[in-house]
Amino acid sequence: MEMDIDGASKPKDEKACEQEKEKGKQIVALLVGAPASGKSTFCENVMRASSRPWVRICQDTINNGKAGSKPLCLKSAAASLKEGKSVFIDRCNLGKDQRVDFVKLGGSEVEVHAVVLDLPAKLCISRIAKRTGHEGNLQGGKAAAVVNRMLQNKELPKLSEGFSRITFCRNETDVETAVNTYAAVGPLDTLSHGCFGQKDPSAKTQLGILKFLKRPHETDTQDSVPSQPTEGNSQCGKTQETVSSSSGMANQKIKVSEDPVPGSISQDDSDVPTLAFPSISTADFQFNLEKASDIIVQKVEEFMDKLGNAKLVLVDLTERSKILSLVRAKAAEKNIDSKRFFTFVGDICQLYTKGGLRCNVIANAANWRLKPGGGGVNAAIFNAAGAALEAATMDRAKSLHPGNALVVPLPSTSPLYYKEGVTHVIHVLGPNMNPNRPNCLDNDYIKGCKVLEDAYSSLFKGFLSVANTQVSFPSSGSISSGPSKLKEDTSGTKTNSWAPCLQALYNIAMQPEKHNKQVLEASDDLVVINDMYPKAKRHLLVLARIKGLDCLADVRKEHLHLLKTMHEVGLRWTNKFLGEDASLVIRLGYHSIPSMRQLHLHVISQDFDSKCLKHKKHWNSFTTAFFRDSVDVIEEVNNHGKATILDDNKLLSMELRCHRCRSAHPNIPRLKSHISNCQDPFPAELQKKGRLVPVHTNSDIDP
DNA sequence: GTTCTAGAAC
DNA sequence: GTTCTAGAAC
Repeated sequence: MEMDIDGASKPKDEKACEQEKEKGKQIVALLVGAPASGKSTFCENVMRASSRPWVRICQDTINNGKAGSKPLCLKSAAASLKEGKSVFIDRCNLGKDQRVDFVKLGGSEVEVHAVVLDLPAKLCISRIAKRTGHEGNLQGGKAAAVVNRMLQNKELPKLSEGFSRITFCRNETDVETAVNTYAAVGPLDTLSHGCFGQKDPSAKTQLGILKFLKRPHETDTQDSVPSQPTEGNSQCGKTQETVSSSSGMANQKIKVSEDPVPGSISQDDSDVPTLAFPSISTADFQFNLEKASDIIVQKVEEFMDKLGNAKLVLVDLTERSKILSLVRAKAAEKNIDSKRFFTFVGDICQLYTKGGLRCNVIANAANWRLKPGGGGVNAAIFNAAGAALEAATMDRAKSLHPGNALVVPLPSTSPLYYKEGVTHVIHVLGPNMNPNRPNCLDNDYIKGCKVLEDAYSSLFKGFLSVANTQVSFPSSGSISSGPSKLKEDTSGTKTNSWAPCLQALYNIAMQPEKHNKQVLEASDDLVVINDMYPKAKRHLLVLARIKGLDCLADVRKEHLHLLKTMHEVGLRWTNKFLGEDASLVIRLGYHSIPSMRQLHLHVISQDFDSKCLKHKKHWNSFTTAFFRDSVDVIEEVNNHGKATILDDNKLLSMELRCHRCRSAHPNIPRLKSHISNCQDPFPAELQKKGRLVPVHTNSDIDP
């Protein structure tokens, strides 16, 4: 019976008719409203009357009639889109963060709408009371609390989130109108874009954005116009097209459709390290634009393969920026990956709030004194960041030489940090060609180009060191003349950086005789103890006894023998455990970034049956690549003199997946209930090289 | 590393 | 209302 639906959606897929394709975009419509605001009824009424294939994805029932999770809804929505259907997302969606992932389902073939059921709270509450029936008053009272609370924190959707159409309903008449509007949208129709039914005081903002979408020419004062797609952020496809085709940059005709395919939900890339930088030296320092653009593109290209998934964004204030168009053209010529390097029009101090572009690092075209003022980007950044930046900068350096960069971590008290998400500012000083400014190079472009190249090198190096903060950069050395201390030195002692309570292991390793109760075994090289908060039935720690060997990052080739000894001792205990309980499976390894001082090997059974395992971080620290298997560590140290350390933040906040069958679970309790039953074999990767003990037989691995 | 707790999510 | 998470404090 699904054949019928497939048949109905076929014409849309035919590339033959461009026009039809344009018109027949699929729709993802997010309902936005409190419980009992009428979201489900809305969907049902539309679906009853519509000739378009709609699917209602309802979080309350998606899980076989029971409540499900947001990821489940996303998955289901993506699947329905793939089948050519349009979807209603029937969940509260009251916060921007609740909506953002759904907005990402949009693309060249799919537009995303919001339908806001902003009905009086009273009405919702009385409906809930009726719905639950019994003890109207009590239920109503509880419902009131819930609904009020939810509504208190609501954030009405904005076009800037990426919606192409938003319909606001403030009463039941509005709802009826909206139902009729949506019901009338046939498979090949499209609804006009913009905000509808908005009568709020905030209407101005909405209209402002709408205007901006329609006529970019007249809105040059707008803070941000994306000049390139920034996939995954709030700029929807339509915005890109409109802007590019009507602003004299039609040749850009951006590939908006880059990944519209809803088949796989693209990972949230809001935490991809991104550096926004202004063009250095081309404003007040009057550096030649042609030459400067060559250097920018050349340096970007040079750093491209070191970037990983990190991104570089050249920012300027206006759409008419000469340097932006020069760089864009040259970057395109060189086929530089436009996902990882692009240009952006906007205020570098408001990239997130005004432009929807998340940049954790921004560069400042600084002056040599590293002081605020002077106008331009420098003044703007110091101004936006507040006194915190000036203080943090002065802590690190008092001045900067041309060609150098200085990385300054931004205190979290800085508005730039908490509003814009900027964690680091990198001051850069470029060459000066302006006779009215200090150190003028007097048109010496041989020297000038060299200095500008150095400036960008320093900048990008600084950014890389931030992007890889967790990975050791043993010789990150001097990226600047300033004493930028990004990393603690890995060799020395860093007693200060470990809070007293995180030194427990160190204390035991140094003086095991003082901790008789805890110590299971001790030798000159190591101490074995039970983990104080075991995360599984069996969980012990083998501590190294070398002072200053705090963590995996400190391990070098000279520790190879020790690592092997620790492993052997771990295996001996493993065998003891296996003798006591043959059903156990044990894994030995290190945390990439441990919380507690003193190198320690975890010997942990894979049941993870423990009430101490409470947090996502716990789970992921033992089941993702954050956990470095002892066998691998030994091999890496043997071959390369050090162990691979994987950046923690991402890994530790990954979704919760069963370590056996890899299924995903919405929260710890559900995960735990799953793993208590899951009998799937461990992933083949884990069964190699003796990462798991006992080693499984082939019959366990093969299907 | 844990505990505590505010607030997000439903 | 409860459940759960995540950040701050320790």
